[in-house]
Amino acid sequence: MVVFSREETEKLKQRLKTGGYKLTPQRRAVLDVIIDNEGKHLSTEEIYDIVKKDCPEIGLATVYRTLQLLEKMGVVCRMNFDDGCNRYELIHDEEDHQHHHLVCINCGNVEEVEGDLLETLEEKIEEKYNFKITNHSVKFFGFCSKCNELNKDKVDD
Amino acid sequence: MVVFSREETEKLKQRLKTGGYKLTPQRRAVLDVIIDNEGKHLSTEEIYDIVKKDCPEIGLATVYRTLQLLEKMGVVCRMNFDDGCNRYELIHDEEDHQHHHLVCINCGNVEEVEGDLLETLEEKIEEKYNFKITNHSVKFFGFCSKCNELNKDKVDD
DNA sequence: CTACAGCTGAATCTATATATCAATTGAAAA
DNA sequence: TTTTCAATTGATATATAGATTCAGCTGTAG
Repeated sequence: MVVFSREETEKLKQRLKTGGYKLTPQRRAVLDVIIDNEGKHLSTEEIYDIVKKDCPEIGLATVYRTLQLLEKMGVVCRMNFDDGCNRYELIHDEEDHQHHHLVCINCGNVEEVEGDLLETLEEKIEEKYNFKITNHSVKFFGFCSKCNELNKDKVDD
Repeated sequence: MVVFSREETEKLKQRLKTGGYKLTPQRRAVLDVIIDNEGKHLSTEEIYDIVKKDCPEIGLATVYRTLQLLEKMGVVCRMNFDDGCNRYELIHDEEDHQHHHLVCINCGNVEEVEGDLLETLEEKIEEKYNFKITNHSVKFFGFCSKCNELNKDKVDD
């Protein structure tokens, strides 16, 4: 199925080596699942269920440990959509800052918003509060386009 | 100690009545703790520990239930600073939108940023993605002014 | 090929939060 | 004031995400 994960795997291998870590089949398999499912913001358990197809002997604890490691290595990014579990997303080297997320409070779907657009606000805050910003988390809650339509039919005002 | 919680309590009483809920001593005590500790973003367990002083017989489950209810009534706002528990904050009627938070990744301190400043961005997003925004969560992670100073001394570049 | 630090899976443990249920209570109505 | 009853309570059990432990296994440097 996925063929182009080769490149990502090489990158991970290099990063692991630097930290004195090993590239095991389990870690490779978890990374493959994340690459295969870009944009889906999978949770640890969801990744576990998928990775078991290719790697049936893998343990849940290993998936938890691998995801923590991948986060530390800067390969993935952990996100919290307030649904009680951690979710993960591939980090692309070219993106300087994180993108934002639109979380639908009706169907739970999560959409990504390109761009950052917070530079000006961040500059102001850094100056005013003497706070050195290293990252941010910006989520907008509301109704996605699909639920928006359905809602319109019902409310009809 | 706190004298001016009277007003908040009256407000809560009215809201509870509307929903068919009762104003119990336990609920009153939990609200008092939140009012007494404005700006501290207490967690459920922290609130439980404090409220037990005034109300030793209260159960933890009641505190959880009360906080959920207060949230539903629009009296408090639940926040997630990614430290594994829910934290709560009083909502002031006059504020239209939520303020932002500066979360220090070194000492864990949470500071509030006044103002919203996201209106323009939100307008753009609503139009472009056909997404009806009802709320947002904006957190900036980094080093607070205190840790910034300490850091400067150490790194010194 | 060898040695060994790092890794794994299974089981266990922890922490946060929710559900259950019999007994109690706030407050509306009589 | 007393009655009435749905809402509430505390104790306990349960659910769930995730961390920890440990004996045996395995990548990988040399």
